Amino acid sequence: MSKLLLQHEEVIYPTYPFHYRGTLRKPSHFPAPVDCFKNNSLLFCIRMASKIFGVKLSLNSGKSDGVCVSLYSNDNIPKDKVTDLIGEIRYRFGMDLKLEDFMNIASDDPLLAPVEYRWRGMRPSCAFSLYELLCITIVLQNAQVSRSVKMLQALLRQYGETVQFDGEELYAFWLPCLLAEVEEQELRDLKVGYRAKSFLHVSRFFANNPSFEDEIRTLPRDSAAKRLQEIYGVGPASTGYLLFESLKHLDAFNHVSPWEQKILSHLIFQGEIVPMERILDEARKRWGSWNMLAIHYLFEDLFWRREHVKIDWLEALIRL
DNA sequence: CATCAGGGCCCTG
DNA sequence: CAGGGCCCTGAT
Repeated sequence: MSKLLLQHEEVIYPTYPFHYRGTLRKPSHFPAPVDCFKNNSLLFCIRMASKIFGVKLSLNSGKSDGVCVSLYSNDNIPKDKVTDLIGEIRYRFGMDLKLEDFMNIASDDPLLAPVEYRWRGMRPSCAFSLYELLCITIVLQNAQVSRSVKMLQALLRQYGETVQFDGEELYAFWLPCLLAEVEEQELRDLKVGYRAKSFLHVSRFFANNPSFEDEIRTLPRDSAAKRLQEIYGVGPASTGYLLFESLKHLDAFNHVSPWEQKILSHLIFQGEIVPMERILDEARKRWGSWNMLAIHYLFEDLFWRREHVKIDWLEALIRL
């Protein structure tokens, strides 16, 4: 366990409009001790060149709507590293996306308009690296939320590193090269089941291709999807999450899992269970190249409401 | 107690 | 390209 100290603080400005809370906190995501949202601030770790940095994002207390970034480390952070970290944060939280056209098409849609209005400026965001999010999608596979949470906790306890900063204790993810070397049975002992093989493949791949994330960020959607699916253990469902949340492809709505199918059937078609293809067609027709962003707005709005009022039909559809 | 599907993916035929 | 097998859990 290492304690990190505040080394740098500055205010940064996303493109306008920016929905602070909608971007930093996603009610539809499952809880894990790798990030923490409290007092309107988000804490998480970024690993760069095998060093761990603590990051705190908070609402700028001044009048402008900037985001205050606090960087924590165990020693002084050189200027160029600060620049890299700020750039990485801007990327992970979609701070340079331009959403005017989405606002325009949403205003003509009776279902989306009120939702877009409530969350105007919300971005797809992911506090984690591509590899880290990929590990999360692997624990999501073929498991209910409670089991996914247990698998990730077990992995973090075994391979993660605990750090302390700003009065909180969090895990930083393990590096790919660490997991790449372990025995399959050691992973299976953590009750991840057949996913052990996927973790090994994915970890070896990232350990051997350290610049993979930088490269894939520059690729168009379909090439990126193809590269991702070439990795063992990565299929259409995981690819969908990665394309949108990590790589910010706002038109990445190409796959609907069974539980999403039920929820979207209810939202868009008033309840009858509608085949996946029809949901995809409808989304393309209504929202065009903004389809995944539109779906994201609908989901986050729904899960946000769920935290405040009981939504009977939703409770019946999802299991925790 | 047994059985089964679950917030997929791989592999086989 | 359809469908069985894979791991573990909680629900029934």
